[in-house]
Amino acid sequence: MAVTLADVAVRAGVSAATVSRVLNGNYPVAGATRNRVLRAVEELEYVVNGPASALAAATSDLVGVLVNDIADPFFGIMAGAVQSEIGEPTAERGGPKLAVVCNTGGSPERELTFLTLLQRQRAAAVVLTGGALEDDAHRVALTGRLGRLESAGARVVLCGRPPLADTDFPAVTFDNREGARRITEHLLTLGHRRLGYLAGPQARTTTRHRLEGHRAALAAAGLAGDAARLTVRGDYGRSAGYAGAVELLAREPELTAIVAANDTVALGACAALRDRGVRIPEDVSVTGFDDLPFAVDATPALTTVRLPLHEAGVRAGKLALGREEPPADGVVTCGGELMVRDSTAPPRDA
Amino acid sequence: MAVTLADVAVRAGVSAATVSRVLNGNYPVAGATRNRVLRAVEELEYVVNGPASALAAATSDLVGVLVNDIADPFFGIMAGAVQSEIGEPTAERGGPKLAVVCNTGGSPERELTFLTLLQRQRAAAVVLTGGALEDDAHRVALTGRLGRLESAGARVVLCGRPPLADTDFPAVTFDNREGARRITEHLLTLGHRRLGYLAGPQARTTTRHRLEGHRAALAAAGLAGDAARLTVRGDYGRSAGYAGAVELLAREPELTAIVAANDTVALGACAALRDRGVRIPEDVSVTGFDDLPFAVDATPALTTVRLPLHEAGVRAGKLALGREEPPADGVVTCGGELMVRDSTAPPRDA
DNA sequence: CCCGGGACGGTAAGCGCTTTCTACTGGGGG
DNA sequence: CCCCCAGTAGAAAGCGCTTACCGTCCCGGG
Repeated sequence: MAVTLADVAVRAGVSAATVSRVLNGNYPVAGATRNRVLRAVEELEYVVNGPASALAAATSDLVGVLVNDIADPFFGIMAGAVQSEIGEPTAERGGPKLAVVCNTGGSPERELTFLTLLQRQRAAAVVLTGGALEDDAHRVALTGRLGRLESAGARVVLCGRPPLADTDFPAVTFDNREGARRITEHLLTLGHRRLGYLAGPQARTTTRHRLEGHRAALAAAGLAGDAARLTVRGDYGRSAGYAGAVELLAREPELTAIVAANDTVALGACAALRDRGVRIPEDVSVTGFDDLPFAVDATPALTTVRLPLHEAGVRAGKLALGREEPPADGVVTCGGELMVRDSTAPPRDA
Repeated sequence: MAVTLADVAVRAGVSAATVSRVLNGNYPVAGATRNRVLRAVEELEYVVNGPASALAAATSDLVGVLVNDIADPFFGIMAGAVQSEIGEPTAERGGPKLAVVCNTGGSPERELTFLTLLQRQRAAAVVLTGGALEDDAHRVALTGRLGRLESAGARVVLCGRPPLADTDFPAVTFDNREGARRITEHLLTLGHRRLGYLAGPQARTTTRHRLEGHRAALAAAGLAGDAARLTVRGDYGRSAGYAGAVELLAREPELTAIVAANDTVALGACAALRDRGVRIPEDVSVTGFDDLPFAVDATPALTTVRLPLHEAGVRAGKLALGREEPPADGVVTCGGELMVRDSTAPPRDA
């Protein structure tokens, strides 16, 4: 039925071993022989049987990429970057790798399930993107799974999340805390004193770090007191931002700024404010986080923190293939850049 | 080293065949035996060797998803939908499948390369998303590759693109022509008479169909004359929209509406207009296409055509796994829905 | 009471490739 | 002039799994 190595071998008048060696280029084969083989491959339109070679060589060219939601550009950009990096053939032992993207939807069980599935595929590497769940049971389970993956020969890389305790998997992380501190500081500098915070879901590292940065800035300005009252939680979606802004306004009508955990939440908040006739930034300033492509086109253009998502993905890809050595402590930290745009201004009473 | 089927068999005191049968559930195994096997699997933390079973069974649980750019929500949403569908285990012969997403970046060569890579993996199915290149040589090459994939046992499904000539691969397509016609008609109904068009890249079905729909509406209103002069081409990116709008304004300062090939281009156009002090929609109306999530939060909220991207992806996923029979002609057409928002209004002189 | 057949389980032959290990060749140094 | 090695090629043993193909065992009908 399908063309096999053996068919090519016959056609080229050599042994299967030779064909394999030509195709993998890891053993000397005389020029003439090589050409004969290549021609046979061409003529028969031979395509290697991946599973068979994966089995025989105990390696595959699949790299798993775990994301919360690939439809979200935050993850899309990182996944795309990882893919573009691993798609390039390496010098030694490396045709292009394929990216298997797994949408966990933020569910810890699905995360574990996907890791098992990837282990089953004998993935060459696994990149975990996005914030981690801060749950001890899950952390243990995850550590176990990742450990087994690693001992099965897969490289494990974290991207956009902090290093995993008690492990030394390389990580490319964002300095969420500092970014959040800076953007809140920006608001404080403008003169804001009553700022609400729209936090992400509970028990996520990203959520916590951003919140901590925000609080740190408030504390430095002697404003820690009201922080808890003016913090509303939700998921990272637009409607959570909408609802959160409404709630915040109810709790503190005199609010002059809303700091959102990410751009999407910020947009939801903006929509809520607009619907209530609150002007941005004249009445209330709003900030986002991430600087996804749409932030600049929002109503109004969002002041936010730009995260180098693409670069992080590329680095993660390199680490995943061992093209780059991780630093001694295993952590590559990417800073964010404050992007001041039109959604922030001094408060009216300033 | 790694735990194998044989290890499990020994542990459970049965033969390897029995373990395989328990795991695949496609052959009667007595309850007691089954439990013993399952326990052994558990205790040894056995994980099937995917490549090995793929080799032996001549099937894999990989599904390829080709996209132009996974960072673009247009593709991200479809890819996510495909993935969620194929991630569900099927009744017979079907553990969850994994999605291999391949970023072609719109390059025909990479499209072919990825298809070869997927064939090498013996992918169970391949979903091609996004508009197709209208180039005869490429069409032939593509048809060939897809034919080989299909005869290698992979299902091929088109998603968001029209059926491929001379083939009968099922396709889930968007009615781009009608959507474009409707949105232009909307503008005409508002009284616009001088409309510019920001087209997508040459030789793409999507570009052509949307342009045709636009022109059809113009023709129906007796406005076909100026169409060519008021059409500017670019890629589907934001900066193309920006540049295109500038160009359009230069060609026709009296323009009252700009119809963009998609939301991203529309946003670029909006930015250009804003930078020139042109008000939207008072001075110029702008329309998008696709209704990506950010369209509603744009400045101003974009009038556009909503495409059921998620639904299309799900359908494509079902077709890819044979969970759904394609209609007789092989084409599932998804209509768009006109979303009238704030970026369109009657022209000032109306 | 015997036999046919359904329900299980085992045996073993591959699936298509990689990779030792072995074999052959020709040439240069002893 | 012979031996040995560098340079190539082949033979064959798996890699870990699936799946015919066969036995067994036990049941119920004739």
